[in-house]
Amino acid sequence: MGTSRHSPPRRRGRPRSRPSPGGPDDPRAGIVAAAGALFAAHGIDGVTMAQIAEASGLQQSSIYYWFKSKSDVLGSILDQVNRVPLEIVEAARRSEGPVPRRLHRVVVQDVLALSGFPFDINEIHRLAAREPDSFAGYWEERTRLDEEVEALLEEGVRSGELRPVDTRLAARTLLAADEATQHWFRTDARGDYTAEVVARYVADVGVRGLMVDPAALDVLLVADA
Amino acid sequence: MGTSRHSPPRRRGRPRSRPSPGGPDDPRAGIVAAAGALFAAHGIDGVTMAQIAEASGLQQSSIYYWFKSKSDVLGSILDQVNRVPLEIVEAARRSEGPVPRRLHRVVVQDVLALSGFPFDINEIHRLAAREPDSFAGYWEERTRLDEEVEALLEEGVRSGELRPVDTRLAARTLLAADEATQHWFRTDARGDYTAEVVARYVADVGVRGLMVDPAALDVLLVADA
DNA sequence: GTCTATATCTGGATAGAC
DNA sequence: GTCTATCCAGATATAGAC
Repeated sequence: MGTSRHSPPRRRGRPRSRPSPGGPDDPRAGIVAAAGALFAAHGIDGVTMAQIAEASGLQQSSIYYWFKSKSDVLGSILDQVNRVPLEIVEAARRSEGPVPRRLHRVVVQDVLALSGFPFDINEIHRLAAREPDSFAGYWEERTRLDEEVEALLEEGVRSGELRPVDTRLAARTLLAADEATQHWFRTDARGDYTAEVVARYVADVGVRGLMVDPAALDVLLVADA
Repeated sequence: MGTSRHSPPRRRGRPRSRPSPGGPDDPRAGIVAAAGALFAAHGIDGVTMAQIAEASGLQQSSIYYWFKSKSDVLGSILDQVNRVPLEIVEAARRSEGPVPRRLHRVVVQDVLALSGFPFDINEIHRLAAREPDSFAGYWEERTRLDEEVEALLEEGVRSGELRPVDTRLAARTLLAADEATQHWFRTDARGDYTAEVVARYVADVGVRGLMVDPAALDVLLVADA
């Protein structure tokens, strides 16, 4: 459509008052990155569109050229939130080996993934609970995550490796523990422990608590150390 | 000071437009109760002073006669948040018997207490993190809670009942699990499980994961069933 | 003590120039 | 495409009458 007849391509629109902070990026990506970092530091509604704009090298209203609302900015960050843990669990379900070892790996990786997100997943839950309509898709994926973990637990119970617990309750509690861990790790412990140490500890205790023969865990994990 | 020369005592100030919802209460207590219920349902900054006033049978601005700000209302709710769990742990520290049993009781009671609060404790943490100065006292008490649990764990490690874990990490993770549990229980499971079932499950798994001989837990708990 | 009325402030979102 | 200017809504908090 006649937009690139010349080279170098003519830049459209009024020039920015400040240059973009990380060189000539895609503005959408820059905004998302800036918003993610700010949400992480101050919580989602502790951050204003003006602050996001400031951090992206734009004026407040210019954000609205790329995103139609603040929720829309959040939405494009949100996509990864369930997808990453889902991939972790699905990989564990497809793989072979003793259930406790696979479960241990799920917990470790989940805690690490959540801790690496630029925001606290509890913030997402708060917001999603407040606007259930905008986040319907989010909750569906989240339910699938619960179910996948539950299925893995059922496998372990059937094989006799795990105690005969209520698998639905166990799945929710396990995921809740992961989320709680990333929360306190994020807020007040970065200096004292590494994410790896914390993740491994949570996995150890959580999986042991479910095993018929907890002492066997150490043997199962020798390869992972 | 000459305020009660007559009987019945003359009511001061302009009459309310609506009667107070629960009979002639102390307005301060009524406001706190109403605010607690609303915070529980919609989150702390999902609630406006106008809503609190409405639920207390007052006009929005009348709240300011009793409290100097919204944070002040919250503050008077907050007092119990750490105190209740602290009393639970301290009672367990003073009591006799095997550490796993005492620890189990702490977890059960803590989950039940948190679930019974009229608001999600994570909301408090968010707010307290945002205004560290106003909540300095809150964080101090919270640290003491961590330390008390840690001391109980140390006792168990020394006696050989618990595995030689990092007690500080274990204390934080255990409390985090309690908080995570009340969170999901509050948000999406009230119909499926009772608080007692959930609390007991979390205690079972959490304590087992720490014990040297997890199979012994059932025997230790026969009296509590 | 509680009311009505209003000041003030903040933040999301839109209009139109460049 | 990005800017400046502005609107608008919602919320905290205050002033002064009753």
